[in-house]
Amino acid sequence: MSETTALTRQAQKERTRQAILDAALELSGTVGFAQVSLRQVTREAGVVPTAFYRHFSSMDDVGLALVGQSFETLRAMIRDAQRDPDTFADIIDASAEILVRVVKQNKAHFGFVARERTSGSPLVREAIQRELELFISELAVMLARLPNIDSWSGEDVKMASGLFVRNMVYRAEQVIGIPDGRTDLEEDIKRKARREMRLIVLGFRDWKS
Amino acid sequence: MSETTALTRQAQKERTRQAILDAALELSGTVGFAQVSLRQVTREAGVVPTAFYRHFSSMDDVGLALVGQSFETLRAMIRDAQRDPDTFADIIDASAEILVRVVKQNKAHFGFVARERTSGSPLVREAIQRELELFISELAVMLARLPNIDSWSGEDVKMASGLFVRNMVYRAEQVIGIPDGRTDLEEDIKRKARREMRLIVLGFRDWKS
DNA sequence: ACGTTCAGTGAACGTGCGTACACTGAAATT
DNA sequence: AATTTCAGTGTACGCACGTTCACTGAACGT
Repeated sequence: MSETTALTRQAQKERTRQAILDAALELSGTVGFAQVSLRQVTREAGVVPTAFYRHFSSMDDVGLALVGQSFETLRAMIRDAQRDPDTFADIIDASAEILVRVVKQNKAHFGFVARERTSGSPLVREAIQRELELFISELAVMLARLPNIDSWSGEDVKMASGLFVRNMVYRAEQVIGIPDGRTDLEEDIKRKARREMRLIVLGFRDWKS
Repeated sequence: MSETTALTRQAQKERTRQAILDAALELSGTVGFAQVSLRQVTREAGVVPTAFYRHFSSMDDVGLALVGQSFETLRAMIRDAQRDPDTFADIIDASAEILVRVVKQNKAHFGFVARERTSGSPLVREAIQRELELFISELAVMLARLPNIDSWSGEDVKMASGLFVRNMVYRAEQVIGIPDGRTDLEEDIKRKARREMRLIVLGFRDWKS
């Protein structure tokens, strides 16, 4: 537009699309996605309201795109965890560390999932529920490869995975609520997350006998 | 207005107030409280929009009243559980039964709490968070009186209470999503809720040693 | 070089919203 | 019986919304 005209048409379009997504994500942080209006989003993105339709057919469409982006972030987190050598040394300590770090870096995405999981547009809500179920299954597969766990039944592994993920979502909600720089509160959340994960693992040990 | 004029002014006012609350609760079930408008509520309640202000100063005000009503329902549930003789025979089985039964009977209130806990008006959200924390503490006090638990540390009891309540909220979300009459799905939820509660209790047994 | 494509524009529309204000009429008070 | 109170009415307002449509002009394909 004003500054760089050295952009191909396709790239410029993609840039605007992303600006709309970013605006929607940020605005939904303060007030919830469902009450963010199309006009607010385009205003924030720096385009005229009607330009919106060049990229999305409705706000629901935007919501679904944000679900996709958010779960990409989430999957990146477990990939991160799998690469980390500490994970194998002590999976619980490592998980708590990674959880807090990644959530802090991606407050918007995690907040979006936690918030819109239970409310807002039915379409967006269902998409999140589906993705979360899928994510739990994926994590279950990953857990099943761990020593000590490989002997559990499929249903048990899934149950453990579900407990971990729900705990993760809950702790993520808390991390998002923390003001920047309060590392003491972060440590407290890590501690509680570790305690709970340990408790669950401990329960499973006896569960099998 | 039309039918019974045999009502005192105060009683009639209370009746309208409750009609507004009922309307708001029902409408928020399909779409989320924050997107329910003042005009929709009064339409549903059978009064003119401006009459709203005779009872509430804003929709936030209505939301807070609904939080109050919802937690009254929740507290009635644990009072119910405490009276039930089965509770002492097997607290886990009894809890699962009571949870499903009470949630089924009060879908609207439980749904309201589960939904508005993370989204919607900041005021309403914070009120729910506060009430939930309080509820967890109350349950912790109740749990601490149980045999086998009375030796745990305060923090441990609180942690167990938190795990139970979060599990309860999650299972309540599921019960609400069940179509009426699908007792098979209900039984499945009860089974899973029992498994998880048992797992947590099991973990605690070793935790202490 | 030239015609086509299409991301972004700008004006206009109908609608539902929250809220103000002056009102009415029956219940409550005197 | 006369007066006051006040829950509910009806009109009217300005505003933000989603969506329509005809448009512009730079990047693109030829």
